[in-house]
Amino acid sequence: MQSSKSNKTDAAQKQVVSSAVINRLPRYFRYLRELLRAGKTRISSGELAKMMNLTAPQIRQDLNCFGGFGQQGYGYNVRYLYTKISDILGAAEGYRAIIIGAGNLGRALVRTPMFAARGVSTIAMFDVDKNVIGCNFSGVNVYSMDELESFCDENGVDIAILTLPKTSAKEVTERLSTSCVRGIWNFTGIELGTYEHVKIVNVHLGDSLMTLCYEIKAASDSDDIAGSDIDEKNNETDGTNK
Amino acid sequence: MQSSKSNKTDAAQKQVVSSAVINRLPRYFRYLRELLRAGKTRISSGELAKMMNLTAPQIRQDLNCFGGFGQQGYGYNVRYLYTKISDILGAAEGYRAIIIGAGNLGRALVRTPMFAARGVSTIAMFDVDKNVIGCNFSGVNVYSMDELESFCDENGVDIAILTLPKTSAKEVTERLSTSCVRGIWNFTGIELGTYEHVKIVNVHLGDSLMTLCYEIKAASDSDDIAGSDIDEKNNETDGTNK
DNA sequence: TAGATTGTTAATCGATTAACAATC
DNA sequence: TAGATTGTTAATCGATTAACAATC
Repeated sequence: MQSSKSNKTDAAQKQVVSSAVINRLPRYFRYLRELLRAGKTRISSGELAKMMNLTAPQIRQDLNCFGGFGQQGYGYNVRYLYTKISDILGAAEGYRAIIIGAGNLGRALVRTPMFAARGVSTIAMFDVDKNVIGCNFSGVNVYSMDELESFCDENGVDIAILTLPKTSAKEVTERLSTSCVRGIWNFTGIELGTYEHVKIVNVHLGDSLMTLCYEIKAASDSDDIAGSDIDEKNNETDGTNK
Repeated sequence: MQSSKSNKTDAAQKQVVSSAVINRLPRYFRYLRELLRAGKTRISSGELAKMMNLTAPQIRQDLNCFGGFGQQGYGYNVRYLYTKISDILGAAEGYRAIIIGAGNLGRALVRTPMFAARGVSTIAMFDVDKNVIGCNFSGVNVYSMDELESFCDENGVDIAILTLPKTSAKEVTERLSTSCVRGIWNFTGIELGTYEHVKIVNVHLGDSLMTLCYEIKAASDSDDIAGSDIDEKNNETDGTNK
C-alpha cells in the first residue's frame, strides 16, 4: 500500500531542516495520534491543514524535508506517517529520564501518560528531603541526591527533568554536565547556560502566562476602539504555544 | 532623563505587530527584570542582543513597534523599558486568576512567585474532591466546583487555569465560556476549541519534551556522521522554547 | 482512463539584517 | 564638540504560498 520509492529518512537529509519545520513536528505528532485514535486510516494534506490551521502546501513541504511519505491521488497513510514522525522526533529511541525534585510539580509530571506516549520512561526521582526519599510515586522511587551520579552511571540516564527550586538548579546542572545525561528539561525558570554535551530545553511557564495576558489585553483594547479590527487577525490561531 | 518625544504606546499602534515580535516580548520582560535585579540602569541594544542571542537591529525594530523607548547615544533605561514592556504585555492590568484542579500541578503553580511577578493574583482554587475542598494552599482556598459560576461573577475573575483531568476539561471550558472569564491557560494537553470571548493559551508540555528528544537525537546523529556539521548550527540557540 | 493528490519548482510575502542619518 | 547609539529606511534572506507536472 505504501510507496516503495525514495525514502529520504534512511539517507542523510538533503539540507539542514529549518527550525520553523522542527517546531511544527510535535504538533503533527499530536494530531496524527488523535487521528489514529479516531480510527482514520488516510488523510490528505488539505484535510490535515484545515484541522491544524496550516496550509496544504506547507504540510507537504514540511513532510518532504524528511521524505516522500505520501502517495499521489491517495494522500497520507495515518499510521505510517505517525511512525515516521515519531522516528524523526526520537520517540523510538527509548530515552530514560529522571525527575530531580519530588515536589508537587515533579509528582504531577511523573503521573502523566505523556512520557510513555513519547517513548520516554521515567525511572527515578531525586530529592534532598529525607521525608520524601524512599517514597514511591506512580511506581517511581525517590532517591537521595547523593546517589545522583552513581544512579545515572549505572542506569544510563538520558534525560534529567529539573523540578527543583531555582536556588539549586545551577549546581545540579553542573553535576549533570559531567554525567551521561544528554538532555535537561528545565522547569526552574532560570537560564542554565550552555554545555557541550547536554541539550537544554527550558519550559518558561511565565512566558506562556504573559502571552495569555497580552491576548486578553489586546482583545479588550480592540473592543474599545469601535469598528477597529487591529490585531483581530491573531484570533484565527489555534492558541498553540509556539 | 527620558526622551519626552513621540511615545507611540499612548496612541494606537501604527500597524499590526507581527506575532514574531509578540512572542519575543515575554523574553525581553524576563531579561530586563534580571538586569533590574542586577542593578543595571542602562543597556544598549548591542549588549542586550548579546545576552539574548538576538541582533541589535532586531531589538531596536521590535521595540520601535511600540514606541521610541531609547535615547540616541545613551541606549535604553532599564527600569523605563521594563515598565513599558510590562504595560504592553498587560502585567499592569491586575488580572485575577483561579486554578481549576487542586492536584499536584495546581498546587505546584499556586506556590510560585510567577503570578505576582506578572501582576496576576491567584484568588481561588476549585476541585471536585471533598477531601480537598476547604483546604488552603499558600493562602489560597479550595472551593467546590459547584461554586464556580457564582464565584467568578462575584469576584470578577479574568483568567482560569486548567490543571484538571482531560476528561472534564471540555465541560468546564463550556461553563467558563459563558462566564466573565476572558482567558484560559490550558494545561490539559487537549484542544478546547475556540470561543468568541475567551482567549485560550495551551501549554503543551509534551511538545516541549519532544523537542528535547529531537535535539538529543539530532546531536547524536551528527556525532555519528564523522566530520559532518549537519544541524550543528542549531546549537547556538539559548535553548529557549519558542 | 479520469480524478485526486502528492512532490517540487517558482513566485510571493514577511521577517531579519545592514546601513546610515538623526540626535542625545 | 566628538562619540555613541538610537530610529528608520533599504537590502537581504528565509519561509510560506501558488502553481503544476508527475503519478497513484
